[in-house]
Amino acid sequence: MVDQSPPETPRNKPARAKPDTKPETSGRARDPERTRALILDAARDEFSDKGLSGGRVNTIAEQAGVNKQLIYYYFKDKERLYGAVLERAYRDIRKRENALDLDALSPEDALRRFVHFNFDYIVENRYFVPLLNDENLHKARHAKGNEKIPALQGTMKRALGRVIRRGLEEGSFRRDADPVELYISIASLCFFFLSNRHTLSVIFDTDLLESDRIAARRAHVTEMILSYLRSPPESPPARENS
Amino acid sequence: MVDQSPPETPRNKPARAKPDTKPETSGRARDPERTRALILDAARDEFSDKGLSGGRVNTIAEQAGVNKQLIYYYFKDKERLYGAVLERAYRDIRKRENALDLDALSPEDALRRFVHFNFDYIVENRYFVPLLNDENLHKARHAKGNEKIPALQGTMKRALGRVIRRGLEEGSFRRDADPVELYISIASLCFFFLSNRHTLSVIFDTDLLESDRIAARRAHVTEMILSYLRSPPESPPARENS
Amino acid sequence: MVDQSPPETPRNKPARAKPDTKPETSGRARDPERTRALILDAARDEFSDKGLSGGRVNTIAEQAGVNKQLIYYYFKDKERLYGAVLERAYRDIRKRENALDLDALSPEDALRRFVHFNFDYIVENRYFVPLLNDENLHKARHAKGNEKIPALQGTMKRALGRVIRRGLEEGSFRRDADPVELYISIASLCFFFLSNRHTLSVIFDTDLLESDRIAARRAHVTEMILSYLRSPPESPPARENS
Amino acid sequence: MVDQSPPETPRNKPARAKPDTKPETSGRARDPERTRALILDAARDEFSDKGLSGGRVNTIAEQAGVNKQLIYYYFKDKERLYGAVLERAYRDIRKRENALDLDALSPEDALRRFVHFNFDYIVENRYFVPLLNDENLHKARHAKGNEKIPALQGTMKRALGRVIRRGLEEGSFRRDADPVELYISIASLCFFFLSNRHTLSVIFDTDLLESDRIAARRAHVTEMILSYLRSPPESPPARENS
DNA sequence: TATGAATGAGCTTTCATTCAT
DNA sequence: CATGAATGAAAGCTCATTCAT
Repeated sequence: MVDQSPPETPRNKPARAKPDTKPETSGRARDPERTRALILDAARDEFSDKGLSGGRVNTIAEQAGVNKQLIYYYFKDKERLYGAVLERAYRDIRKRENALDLDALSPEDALRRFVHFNFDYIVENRYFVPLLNDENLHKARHAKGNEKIPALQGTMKRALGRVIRRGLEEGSFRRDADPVELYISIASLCFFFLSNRHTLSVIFDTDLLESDRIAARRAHVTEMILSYLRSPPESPPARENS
Repeated sequence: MVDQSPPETPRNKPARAKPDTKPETSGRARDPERTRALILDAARDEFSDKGLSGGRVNTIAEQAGVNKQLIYYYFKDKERLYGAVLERAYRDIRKRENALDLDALSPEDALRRFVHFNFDYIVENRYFVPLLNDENLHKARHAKGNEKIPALQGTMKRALGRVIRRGLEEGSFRRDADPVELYISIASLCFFFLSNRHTLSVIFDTDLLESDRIAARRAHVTEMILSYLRSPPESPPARENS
Repeated sequence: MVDQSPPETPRNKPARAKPDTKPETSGRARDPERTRALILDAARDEFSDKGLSGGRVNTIAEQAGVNKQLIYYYFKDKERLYGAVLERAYRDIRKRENALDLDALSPEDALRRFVHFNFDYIVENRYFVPLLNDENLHKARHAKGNEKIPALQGTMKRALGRVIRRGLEEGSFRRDADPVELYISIASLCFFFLSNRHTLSVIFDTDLLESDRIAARRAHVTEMILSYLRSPPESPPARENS
Repeated sequence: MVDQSPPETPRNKPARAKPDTKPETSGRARDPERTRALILDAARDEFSDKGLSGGRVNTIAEQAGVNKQLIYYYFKDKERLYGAVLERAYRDIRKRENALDLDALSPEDALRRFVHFNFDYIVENRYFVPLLNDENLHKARHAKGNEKIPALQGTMKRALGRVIRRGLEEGSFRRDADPVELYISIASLCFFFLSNRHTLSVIFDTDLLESDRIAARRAHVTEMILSYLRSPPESPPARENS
């Protein structure tokens, strides 16, 4: 459906063959980079699934197939492991986002691509949204404590800013369009649906992950953003009382 | 700003004087209903703040000012306490929602009121969104295990359905408007902003809770929903490649 | 040999019958005071034997015959348990010391009794000296962090001070006698012998705990203190070069 | 103040330049003797500070600036490292002690020098006393398990013995003077003061390491030993009741 | 000789929950 | 209805030690 290739490692059991190193004398690992990645993969899945407090270091170790102590050797403690997972997640989505080349498209097409990218990314990388939600439960403590994460956001913000500006200059976007509000709305429309699908399914008694529904939602979200941008700014509205 | 009165009990330290019941020989509570409510209030705040696995029964007991064992007496275990909190939260929002009397308004005004209600409710009842997020982390296990929660949703769904239908009949809403998609989008736009404000603030380095910003967001969200509904349905769109 | 009765509880397996409470329905404890004391006894022995870092909470729980978690229930953590042990130890020795009634004796007899008391106390309460040594390894962190321990020392200091003053006034003690130096010397002579008996036994290849030796040491120590006090102050000594 | 030169290596960060051995291609050590000594120095400080169970192999490696595994390479395990530290400590003090040449002095001067030596040595080599205390906590297991340590003590014992004998023959020492008791008393008076200064400072609320106080203590200790030796033996003492 | 990676045992502490009154 | 005491399971983390190079 989309143009991005899968992120680092698939959600379950990394293949990551590391094809042609020495014959693996005994089945031992002895490949620090790989070990680190195995741990990060397992941790990402566990934290995404159970949250920081619900996630178990034990489970992560088992899932990663490494000795539990190695986790502490590499990441010092659970909290910092969580931070590392978060950092890598942000790094991955931003890296892909930065590859979108929005500047080559018309403002409207660029925005459509941007929305699609976000929608598809979180559908294909299920771990991402729960991770963010949980980080918010912790008031973004880990993101704030990490000096690299804020820096990762700049390129995306600037790229989106350029698209909006071009749309405004062209006159194809409503003149009160604001990049921050817009980004938040895009993220809301793309992320919430997935992260809250379980309670939504209680309300509507329907499976939101059925592929037709996903496609419908994708179209709806895109249309909502674009129809907003195409609409003229509100004339001073006949406010109802609330 | 809105027409709803404050929910059960304020977030911090319930006043809830219950002034003149029996003289209480020793200052002890001895008012089952009140004790139950104290526990529920404390539990709601704790779970909202820390999630189910991060929340501590101990803390809840302390916050509620009751003996820990009472919690088990009233609610059997932590899981069921969580379920009770959730049920009460749903009951409260739906009760207020049902009082909106959307049928008395024009479709557009009704929808505006509905959006405003959702936006304002979660801003004023901060515990609500984190609670839902956490419940989703647990795949809505408690909502699904509770027979009353699904039943609570009907009135809201029907009321919103009637509004949409009236808008369609009137021709003021686009003809592909779908109540389910629309509800999800409204919830997304209203809820996500608040629940993810901490990571968003890392991205945009700004305080999303400043009152001007909240007002701006409220207007933006409302306008996005309404401009969508006012727009003509997409003509088979000139799809860009993605 | 001495007039003091054994402290709180004997070193091994407390009898502490608590004779006539109800028939002990099931063998359960349900006697918080007793439980607390059992833990303190076990902790005192363990810490005395292994030090703070060598001592195991597990072992303490087993020795005390209580659930491990109870230790945390009563004392919050290992460090504070150690502090409580220390406080009780000081409280006990000072209480007995204060019962010596030194004011009723001649200065020399009073001092002899004081020396004997210290010597006998630490011989009979073996846990005491190792506990102090270990506390010193930790730079008296726990004693300094405890507001009651310093206050416990006053009576002893004043009592010893009065004895010395009387001896000086009478002229039976040398005129440069200083209570602080004297106390330190008494403690040194009484405590060191016991606490360092193992390395001393490597040096002298002899068992210092044999009862004749103990008696000899007791006499030697007493005589050293008293002969010092009886001697005239040093005339400006013909210093040798060091 | 005293005649002994500083021991092996100063307590903090060994300088020990070993200036001009081979050019060291990469700055690496590659000097087994030196590496061993670095480890021993670090271990001595660590064990002295934290005891055997409180001391961390990791810390020792870091402090010594060597890889942790090297410690195992050189010393096999923590226990044996501790033993090596102990042996070197004993070897050092005895070596210096043996250089005192007590036989050249009058008995009283010899004894004064012996006391001063002990006092000064432990003041200047702070690690010594805590090390001994901790070894005693372990019932001198390591000293007993080491065949060299007992042998190291002979010369000192004989030298002290000769001094006492000469004093007795001369009639300048009391006739019941016993070398073992005397040595223990000297060690007590010199060592205890330093090792227990932290709890003593809680009792007396004073800094025992202030240089005036140290000097005063040194004089007091010396005088106590000498006044004892000068005094006539106790006539069968009018025992008070204890 | 030297090193970074890896391990297993065990430690302190936390936590939901139950007992006994 | 209410409470303090007690418990078992398990969590995060530490530590001495060994592997593999």
